[in-house]
Amino acid sequence: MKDARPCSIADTLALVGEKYALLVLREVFLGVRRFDRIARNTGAPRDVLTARLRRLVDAGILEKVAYSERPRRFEYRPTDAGRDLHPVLLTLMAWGDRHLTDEPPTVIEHSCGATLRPVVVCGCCGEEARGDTLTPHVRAPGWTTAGPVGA
Amino acid sequence: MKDARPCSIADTLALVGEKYALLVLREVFLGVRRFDRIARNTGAPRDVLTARLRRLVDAGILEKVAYSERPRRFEYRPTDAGRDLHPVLLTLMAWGDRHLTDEPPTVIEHSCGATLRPVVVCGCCGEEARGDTLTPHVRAPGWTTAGPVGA
DNA sequence: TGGAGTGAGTTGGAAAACTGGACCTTCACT
DNA sequence: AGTGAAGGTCCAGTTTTCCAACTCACTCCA
Repeated sequence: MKDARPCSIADTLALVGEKYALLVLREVFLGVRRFDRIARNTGAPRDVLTARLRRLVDAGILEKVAYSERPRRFEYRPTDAGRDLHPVLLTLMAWGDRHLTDEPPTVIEHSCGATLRPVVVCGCCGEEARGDTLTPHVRAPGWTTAGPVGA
Repeated sequence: MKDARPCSIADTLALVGEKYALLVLREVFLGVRRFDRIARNTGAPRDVLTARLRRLVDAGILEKVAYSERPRRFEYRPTDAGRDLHPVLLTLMAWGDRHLTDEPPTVIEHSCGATLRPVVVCGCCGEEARGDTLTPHVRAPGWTTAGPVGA
């Protein structure tokens, strides 16, 4: 991946794009924070889960907190940075609910009383951010929207 | 993954969670739609790219369109379902921009004139969908928020 | 004291996915 | 005839992932 376009999407996926990583976060957001439960609910092999948890902790997305000293037991909680990933899960879930199933396995209730239908809007004007209202500007040196300069 | 929680996030990731899949979509949204350019800009090995494109086409996320008959050449365009994945990329980018870098490699201008700051809101009331305003309800038979029943 | 159970991993080997490069085909240009 | 581009395919080698089994430390119960 060395010659690829510099990009925050790629950088983010380098942390949470590995298999099971986002499912681990889903469980944590659902309140499931212990190793065994996360392993069962995601289906992740235990060694993979160990690696993912370590990576997410190193990245500052989760924190490992002892909830018992004797025996020593830990739980994994989202940090502020981890909580900021919630929108990613909401948009992924919304896409699957719309395009992959008729019966959403999980629905989310918003505090307004309605079932959540997540919409991405412009933080400035509040209008929905649809593709045809967006214009990307590539700032990375040596790159344009189309690709590397002089290629 | 057979015993895992049924979940639209997992189902969506089964389609777009493999390495490079979302980067391919990023390029397509940037207007880069030909095999060679996508390969260069994402850094994906060509045979991996072949596999990802086929999968995305099969899933109805991209469509393969001939733009030249002689020689036969193709480009990949997002379908309506593909365009619905744009919010996923926007939220991933927003997280990386906030937590991983000071200088976003790409900024997006919204039609309102401002630089886009993507926010996920409730489609009903328009309020920001923060974790503490959300209550999940698991509908999948045999499952609760905490895990499978009787486990 | 003895045995079962739980939580959080580690270990080892087979299977799958990824990597980088070479190769192929069809056409256009010179 | 030679070169180059587009769009792939093929292959050998490496890295990841998968899965079951195993460990270790401790708790609970009789």
